[in-house]
Amino acid sequence: MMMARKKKGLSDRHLKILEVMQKYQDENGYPPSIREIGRQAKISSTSVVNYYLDQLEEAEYIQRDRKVSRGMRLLKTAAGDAYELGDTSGNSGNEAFLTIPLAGRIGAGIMALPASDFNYFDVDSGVDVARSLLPEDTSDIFAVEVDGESMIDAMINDGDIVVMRHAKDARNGEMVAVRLADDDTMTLKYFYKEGGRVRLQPANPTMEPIYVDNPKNLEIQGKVLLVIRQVGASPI
Amino acid sequence: MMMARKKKGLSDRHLKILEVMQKYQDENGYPPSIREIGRQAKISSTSVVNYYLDQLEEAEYIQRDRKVSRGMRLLKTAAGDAYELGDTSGNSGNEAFLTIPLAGRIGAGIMALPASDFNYFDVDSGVDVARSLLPEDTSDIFAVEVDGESMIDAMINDGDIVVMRHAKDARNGEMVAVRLADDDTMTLKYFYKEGGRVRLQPANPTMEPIYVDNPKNLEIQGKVLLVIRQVGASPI
DNA sequence: AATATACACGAACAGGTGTTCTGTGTCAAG
DNA sequence: CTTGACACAGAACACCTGTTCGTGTATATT
Repeated sequence: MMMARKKKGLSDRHLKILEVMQKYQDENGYPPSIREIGRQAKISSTSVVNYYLDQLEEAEYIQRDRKVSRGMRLLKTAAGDAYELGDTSGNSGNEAFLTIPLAGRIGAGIMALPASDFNYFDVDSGVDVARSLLPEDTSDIFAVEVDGESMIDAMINDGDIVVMRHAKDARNGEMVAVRLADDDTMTLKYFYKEGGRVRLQPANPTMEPIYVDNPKNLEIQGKVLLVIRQVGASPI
Repeated sequence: MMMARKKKGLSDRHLKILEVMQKYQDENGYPPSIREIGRQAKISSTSVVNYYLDQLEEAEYIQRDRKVSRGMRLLKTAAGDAYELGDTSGNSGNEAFLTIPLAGRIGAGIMALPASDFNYFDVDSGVDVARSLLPEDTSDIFAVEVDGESMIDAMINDGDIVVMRHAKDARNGEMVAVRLADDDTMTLKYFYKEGGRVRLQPANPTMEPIYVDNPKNLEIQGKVLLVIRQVGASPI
């Protein structure tokens, strides 16, 4: 029984209600009624749900509009709570967009990709991306900002935001972030396993591929899912 | 009694209801009831509101859960809504993301940018983009899909989605979609006015700029705001 | 033991809410 | 003119929903 409660108070039922509210809101686009909360949180009486909702409002986790059906809204996104409840991956994909944690910057030599289990709470910034642009499975996703022009052969420029998923291997045709142990460089390339060797194909068709014969030299860090470039400032 | 009905339906009352729904949702965190819509949209009867909600659901602008109070949600926030309703700028607490109309494809020679006043409701597909990635002013925004590899010098590849704003001129440093009347080509370049001539600088720093001396030869179609690339399929 | 407090249950109530039915008026096609 | 589709209003109804009250059960406090 881990007891790492962040805030004082907040029993299991409080957390469960917050979770139900968030999940219901995500799935339906509107908040649940008291009875629906009770049903999903396995609380038989509406007054008990009301009892906890009052406490959650007192603690400023939610806000209520009395006398209005479904008149409640979450004040804190409580993503942390959801994660604490073990809902890291399959969060039921109906929310319109995801806030993807911006985990750092990557450049040519430097390799600052976060560990697969890095703490989502530590990131202070995130990128909002519509779910319609992402795969169904949104687990293990993070984003990095590109620093410098070392990714030009991947058609990726300074300042671009790359959304990727943690992975240790890849299928042919996927774009991966790989580290070449030899020269300790980090690049983004299309991955092709061809017999005993691996071909790393730049996205820019005018550039030549790299061939890697020794598997030990190749270290896959993740798969690229999306590239976002905000234009506006001048580069030169 | 002016009866200026739009070509594809969506009367003033449809738009008004959509506006009320969006505004109410933004302000309260939950959808309005039928009677609240009626009050704000100046419709006295609940059945009339219901009448229009059914039509809006039929047209897939909203989704309804019958028998559930406030059981409705907006499916599109539509940049077009805000635009057509004349609320181009200050709609502070709008939805978190916009559905930007995907207006067509652009390639090397072909130029299929839509007119500035094309009907946003007619487009059947759109791109969902978080407002946090866009400028505050979301008027005159549309998106095109890039066809072919003619934009490689702009670090933009086949299949990329380019979000842009209609414009006839540009400031230095902005990336613009320009048509060169001479050879009737369409390219994306950074714009710099240098004395009497214009320098068109490719985003790819390894490539050389183009200089245009005759202003008549240069036709600005729009400013680029955002580039989105969904990775996953193999290009080669 | 008696009391207080927090938590929980179920029932009843008043008002909110979606639905439906009837009716009215307009307008264009027959 | 008649008809029918459409837009709209109002009222009635059944169900949903939040609130409240009475009651019960632990646990800790006195």
